[in-house]
Amino acid sequence: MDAAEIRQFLEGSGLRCTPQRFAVMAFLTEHNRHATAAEIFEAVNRVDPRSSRATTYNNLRDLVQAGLVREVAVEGRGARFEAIGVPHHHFVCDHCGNVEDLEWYDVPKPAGGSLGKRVVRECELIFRGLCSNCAQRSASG
Amino acid sequence: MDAAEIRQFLEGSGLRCTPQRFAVMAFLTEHNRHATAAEIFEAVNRVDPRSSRATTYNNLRDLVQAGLVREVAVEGRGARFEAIGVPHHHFVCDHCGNVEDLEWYDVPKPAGGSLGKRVVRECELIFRGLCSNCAQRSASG
DNA sequence: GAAGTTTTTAGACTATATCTAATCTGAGAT
DNA sequence: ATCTCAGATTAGATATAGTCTAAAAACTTC
Repeated sequence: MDAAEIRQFLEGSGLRCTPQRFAVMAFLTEHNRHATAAEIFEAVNRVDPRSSRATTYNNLRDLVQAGLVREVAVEGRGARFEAIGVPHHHFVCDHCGNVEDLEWYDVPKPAGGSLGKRVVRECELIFRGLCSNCAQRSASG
Repeated sequence: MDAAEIRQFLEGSGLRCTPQRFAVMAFLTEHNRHATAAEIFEAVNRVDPRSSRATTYNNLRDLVQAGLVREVAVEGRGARFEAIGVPHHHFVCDHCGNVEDLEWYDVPKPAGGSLGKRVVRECELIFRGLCSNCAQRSASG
C-alpha cells in the first residue's frame, strides 16, 4: 500500500488524512508485524516529535472502527495492532512472545446448531509453541 | 472439579494448597467464564478480605506455569484466565465483549512446510461476531 | 518447637490507557 | 484569500493493570 492509497483509504472512511494518522497507517502497512501502541507511538513521534500519546490512541481507535486496522488478540501486556491486509493466521511463541503470520487457509465452522443464534463475522486461528529461533535454541542448548 | 480434586491437582503440581490459591482455582473451575484478574481478586477477597492483589497475581502465574490455568488471548484491557478443563474454542462478541465457549473440534494444521521449524504446542480458534443476545437486540432494535 | 522454606501482605512503583480542556488545522463557503 | 467551525491534536492529569520489595506469617521437616 503506497502513500496515495493510504490517503484514499482514510478519506474513503471519512477520516482526514492528518500527518499523525497517516504515520500510524504507514507504519502498520510497512511493518507487517504486530506492533504495540508504544512502538506505533514511537514511529509517529519520529515523524512529529511533538505528537501526543493520546493522538496515537485516538487514531488507532478510529482506524479500528473504520475497519482499516485490527487489534490482535494476544495475551500479555499492551494491545497489538496490524493493518488489515491479506488474511492470515497467527503463531505466538511461548518463549519470546513474538507473533508471526501463517498462510491463510479456510477453517471449518462449528457443526450443526452449536453456534445457536450467534452471528459470525470472522474467525482467527492461533497456534502456540516455539518459533524457529526458540525451537533451535532449546534443541541445541 | 470438587474441593478434594483441586487440592490434589495443586499438590500434584508441587504447589501448596493455600486458602488463597485454592480460592483462585475454585473460582475458575466453578465459573467457567473467562475471568479478569480483578474478578478473581474480588472472589479471593470474599474468602479472605485481607488478601493482597500481589498474591492473586502470584497464584495466577503459578497456576499457569503448573498447567492448570490458561491465560485467554482476547483484545482489550486486562488479562483473562480460565481453568483448563474440556478443550474448547472461543467466541468473542464484538458488541458486549463477552467470551463464550464453543464445542471442541479438530482444526487442520497449516499444510506442507509452511510451519518451517516451528514447534506447535496447541491451537486455538477464535470466532468473532455477535453473541445470541446482541444479535437479537440488533435485529429487533 | 526450632529452623528453614514457601507464601502472603501492604503499599510503593512501573506500565498502559484514557480523559479533559485548551489550542490548532484544514476544507468548504464566501 | 480568509473566515468558519467541526474535527484533530496537545500536555498533562487521571485511571487502570500489573509488578516489586521487604517484612511478617504460615506451613514442613526434623
